[in-house]
Amino acid sequence: MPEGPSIVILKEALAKFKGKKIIEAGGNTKVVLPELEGLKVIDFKSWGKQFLICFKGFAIRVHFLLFGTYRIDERKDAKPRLFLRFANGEINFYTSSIQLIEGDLDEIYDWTADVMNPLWSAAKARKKLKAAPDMLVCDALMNQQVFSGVGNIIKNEVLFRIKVHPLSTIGALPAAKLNALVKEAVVYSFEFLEWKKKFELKKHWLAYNQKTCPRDHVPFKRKDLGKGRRRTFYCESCQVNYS
DNA sequence: ATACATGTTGGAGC
DNA sequence: GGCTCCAACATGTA
Repeated sequence: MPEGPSIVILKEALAKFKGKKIIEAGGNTKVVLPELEGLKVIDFKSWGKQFLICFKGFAIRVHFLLFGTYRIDERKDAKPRLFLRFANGEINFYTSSIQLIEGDLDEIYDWTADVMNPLWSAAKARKKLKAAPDMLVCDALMNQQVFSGVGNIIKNEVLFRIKVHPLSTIGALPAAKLNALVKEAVVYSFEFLEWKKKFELKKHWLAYNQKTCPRDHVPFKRKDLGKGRRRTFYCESCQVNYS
């Protein structure tokens, strides 16, 4: 469920509840929320992997982390972490992180950092990267302040696509590679979105979870790299280490 | 069956 | 204070 494009799919799927009044709400979240019954959902927004249910004066943030799921007009056996029922249907969130966000979302969220947002700014992303020359490229792509919405699959596929080794440092990247990094993070995210909608995402993976490099036909390296020690697949033959 | 995974947070320890 | 490491969370899939 988690990477940015999946949250965009959720947002689109819930459009029918926009402007609708909640007739019942609940769930086993320990987060204390305002009384929701009778309130209208003003909008659904997303910032990277975060899903935002917007009300007048506050929002509920849903983050699916690793195991989160949801059902629309259906229920699983498990107790929902949060559910909202409307006259025209219901949404159930399971095993997700819930937070109450108070205040102006435009002040809290930098929309230009979200790779899926129309306000995304490649120039700002490049600027943030240039300010951190020692950062590893594998960490840079996972950095939600720079590439909000990019996750481990997109990271692996982008690095393979632009032929850059995950342990390259940002400062050592040639300008063309830095530009390609920023550009492909967005391009791949939108391709991910289309493939995911067609339930054919996995068949397009060239590096993630793969055994052999489709370019050079040598075995992929598979190591836990970067600050988060996240699973990384890469080809030491075709992905150049700039450092 | 066992291991592993599209993620983040917060605390311990240095 | 900052950095890194690690546990915790909790469930479907291979």
